[in-house]
Amino acid sequence: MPKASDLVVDEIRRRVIRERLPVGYRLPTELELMEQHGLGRVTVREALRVLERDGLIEVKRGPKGGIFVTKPDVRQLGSAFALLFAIRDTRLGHFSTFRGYVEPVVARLAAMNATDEQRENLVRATEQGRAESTSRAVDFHSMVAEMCGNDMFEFMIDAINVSFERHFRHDMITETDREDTDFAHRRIAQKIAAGDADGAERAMSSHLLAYDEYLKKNGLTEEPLFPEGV
Amino acid sequence: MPKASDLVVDEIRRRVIRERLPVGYRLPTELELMEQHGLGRVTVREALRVLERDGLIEVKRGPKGGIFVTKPDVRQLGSAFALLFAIRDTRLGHFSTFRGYVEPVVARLAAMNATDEQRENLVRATEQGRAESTSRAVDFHSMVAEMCGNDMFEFMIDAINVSFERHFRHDMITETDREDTDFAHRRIAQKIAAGDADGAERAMSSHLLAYDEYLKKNGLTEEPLFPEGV
DNA sequence: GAAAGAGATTCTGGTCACGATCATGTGGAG
DNA sequence: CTCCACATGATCGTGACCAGAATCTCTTTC
Repeated sequence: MPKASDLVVDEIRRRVIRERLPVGYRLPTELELMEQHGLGRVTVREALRVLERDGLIEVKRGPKGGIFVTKPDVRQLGSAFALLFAIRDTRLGHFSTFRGYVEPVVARLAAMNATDEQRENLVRATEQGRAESTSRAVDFHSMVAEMCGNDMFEFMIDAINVSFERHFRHDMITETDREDTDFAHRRIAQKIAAGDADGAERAMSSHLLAYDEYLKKNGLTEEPLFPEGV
Repeated sequence: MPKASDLVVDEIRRRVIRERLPVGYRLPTELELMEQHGLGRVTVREALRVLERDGLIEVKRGPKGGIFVTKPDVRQLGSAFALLFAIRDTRLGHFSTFRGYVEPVVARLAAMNATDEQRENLVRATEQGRAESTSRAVDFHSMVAEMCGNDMFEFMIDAINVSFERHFRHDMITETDREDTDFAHRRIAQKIAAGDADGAERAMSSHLLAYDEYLKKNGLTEEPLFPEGV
């Protein structure tokens, strides 16, 4: 027997998706939902918390407040991954291996499918070089993923980047490393911009191989991604 | 200002992960959690619903009931993906392209890394042939993913298979298709069992290419994965 | 006249007390 | 020994209530 709150969750989620409710759309208030479903406030609120966690709604207080539709982004996916990684004690090595196989393909697809505007943006972003911090490095990979024109690759890369961001604090990053990274990113960006699929794939591959080497050299391969939990 | 229930969610999740609480471990009851956190029942229950949705706990009623730790499996990941697919109207073509690039790598890794026992199991499973229904076909890919020895690939493949299962109803599957699939699976299994990495990769690749062709031939490439929502 | 401040309003955030319901354990009656 | 009734312990769900945040309006004050 499914719980009453689960039914409410399903009902609202289906409504948002089927009716293609736009971001910012105001759903009925708690009170109205209670009346519509003939349920108590607690039940409705449990459902709201779950939907909130799904990133499907946002709840604001005050007059003109209420329950609003939001666009679920990749963060939920990222935390679902992070939870599994934490439970399974997934190692950093698994992470770099995965990227080493997948991201070159993404670069290839990006070189093949990106729009002209995207290519320009990518080149421009990498040329700002100096300003590139860790988060901007992650942005680079996200940009490439977005350019590949395949939702699944895009979600995938973004999601693991979210996990990665939490793990990856400014630990032992030298100035040289940063410069190397910037240089590699620029090179990949140029290949993609030029539509050179093979070149982009190779460039991305060697970039990630370098990261893999770095992990091995510092004995970080067996480091758990989330030793202390999410 | 984070909500009180969110704090409870974090606190319990951290506890489960940090203390490596085993599956089946009984957490404090609602009442005890209320007292421990100095919060009301509604707040605690909101937190429980969210944790339940995460697949981290299970709540049972009755004496000997209570709140129990469970092992989060890949289903949450699957539904997070499904939600994004539904919102973005992701097409079936994206799905098959993704698999076409990723799964051959997984087959390669499986051929390289699987244990002897896993190889035997895989061969045995494929040889039961006839009995293989749709769900067993999915199982095949999951088995291979598990054998590749990389958590990320494993989670990934399993998660998209969960999404796939919902979409893929016994629509237009002929007997011949099934036989072809069984044959391809057997061939892949043998290559993996033999440790032939190149062969396994090629076999998986052509297997998925066949699926891609099938989609194109039937004009299903642009079919949304979840037209009606999750 | 305009800006600042003091309510009034309308929502959600959260507490408390109570009953309903479900699953397990227990004690008899046959 | 089996089966049925009953108590028990936990979650499920309701209803009324107050607190707090955000917006609007109206008044005061300079």
